[in-house]
Amino acid sequence: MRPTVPVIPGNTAIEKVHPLHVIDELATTKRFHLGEDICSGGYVGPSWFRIISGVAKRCVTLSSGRQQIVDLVLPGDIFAHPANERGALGVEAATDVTSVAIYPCSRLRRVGDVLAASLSAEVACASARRYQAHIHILGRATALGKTGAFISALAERSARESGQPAVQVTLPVSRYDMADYLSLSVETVSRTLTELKQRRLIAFLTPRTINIVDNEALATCGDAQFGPSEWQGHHSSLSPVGASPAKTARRMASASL
Amino acid sequence: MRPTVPVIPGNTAIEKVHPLHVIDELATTKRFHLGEDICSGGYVGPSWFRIISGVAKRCVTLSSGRQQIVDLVLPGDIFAHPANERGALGVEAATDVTSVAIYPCSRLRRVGDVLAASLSAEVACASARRYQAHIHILGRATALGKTGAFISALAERSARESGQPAVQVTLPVSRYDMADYLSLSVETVSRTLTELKQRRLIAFLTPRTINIVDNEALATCGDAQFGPSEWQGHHSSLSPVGASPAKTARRMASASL
DNA sequence: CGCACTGTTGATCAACGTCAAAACATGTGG
DNA sequence: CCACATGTTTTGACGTTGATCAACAGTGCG
Repeated sequence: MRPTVPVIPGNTAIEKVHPLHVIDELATTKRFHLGEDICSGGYVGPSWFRIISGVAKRCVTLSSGRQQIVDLVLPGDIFAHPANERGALGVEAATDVTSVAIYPCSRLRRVGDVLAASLSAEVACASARRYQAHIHILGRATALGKTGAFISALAERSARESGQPAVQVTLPVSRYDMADYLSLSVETVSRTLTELKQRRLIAFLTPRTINIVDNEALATCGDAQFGPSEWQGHHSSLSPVGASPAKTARRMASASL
Repeated sequence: MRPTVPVIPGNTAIEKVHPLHVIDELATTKRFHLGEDICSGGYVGPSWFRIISGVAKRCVTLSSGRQQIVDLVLPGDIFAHPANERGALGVEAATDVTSVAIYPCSRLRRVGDVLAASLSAEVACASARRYQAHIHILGRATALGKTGAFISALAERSARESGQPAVQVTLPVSRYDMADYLSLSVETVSRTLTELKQRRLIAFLTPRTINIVDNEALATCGDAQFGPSEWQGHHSSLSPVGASPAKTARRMASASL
């Protein structure tokens, strides 16, 4: 069992303490290659997983054969997975080297009920936050909106980790996986990215590395930004007459579930 | 403060014990009308909410003015909401009489740390399950698929509550709200429902009440169900040659986060 | 009755999926 | 070095889906 990576000040990223650091002694670390199944190692009970490096995708395969990515798990993210439960999501590595810390829940009793329960809440809460962000992205009407919101969310995440506004962002997965995450076709993803480039909202350094040029526009593009001259809410618009048309209505919820 | 509704055997629905029943003494009950804001009563701290009857929608308003429903909260469902936090979702009643049990988190200390923590986990977990189901629906490619999956999820929920397969299902919200939940236009929702009717997957009793005719087809329609004669996974298809094309790949994950 | 809201249907057009092909990168073996 | 294979990303042409604009039917209410 490998000792935990110590927190080295000035270390590049992700080495802030994660929510599970108090039970790191219970964890084992494993490395996976692209496409490998992460959760099918013969674990006896449910476990928690934390991505150390690389990316994991949690997906279902529809009857059409199309893969739908329900959850994209980036370094620092944690998720829970049952052992052999029917209907569980498939989890596989989306990058060639994906290393994962595995916390078997069976060992969890050792740390006491209070800690175990609050860690459970922590894990569930983190998943809920990711899901909510995903819904926010999937709910956008246009491909431009989805892609822009996706990149903007990546930038926001990066900013939250580093503590300063992110300009350079690395797209963590291939266009194919972006398509499966955004529920678009690969071609549309590619076209939309070049469209965003031509609109000067982003700039490409490499196909996987971009600079955020206009984050504000990125988060709201593709949603008919002009001319809400007088839009009629059907009902339930108990807006006190002069309510501003929600100019600052973006930014996703964080602590509510 | 109204005493909790006792569990009457044979009562129509929703009266199975809910996860928060152990702290029902801490709760107060409120009633709301269609369009009313549920979470803006001057609560001092964060609270948990449980829908007793009616429907609540938790939404953001995009810059276009379009409302996006992030979470649809049905009777028995619980969710957490911060008091005055920036970026929290708006929560409003989607039916004319929506009664809600409100559990202020400030009173939560009384019941002990262990219980408080495990209830937190419970609340977060319930939210995560709803979100995951929503992503599963939003991720479908076509309007038919989204709508079918939505109705199928309603039926599955109803079946889980009553313990027997559901045939009659009540659409809990208007077409407008369905549209905002599914990220479609109202017209498309309406057209898609009549399409499902003509395909004999559902039958209408009233515009809001339907019979499920073919639940199997309902859950998978709109996803190019035929002719996956030989679909090429781009990579990461380390499928052991004869892997079946996921004929039984639907049904959503339950206990994993 | 008019009025407001819900639900449906039709016509039109843009957006996106599909099919196809090509450019680019990378690795392998001769 | 080239030839070849594989995978990623991009671009083009075309057909379908769904959003938009518009109109209308049904319902409940003052």
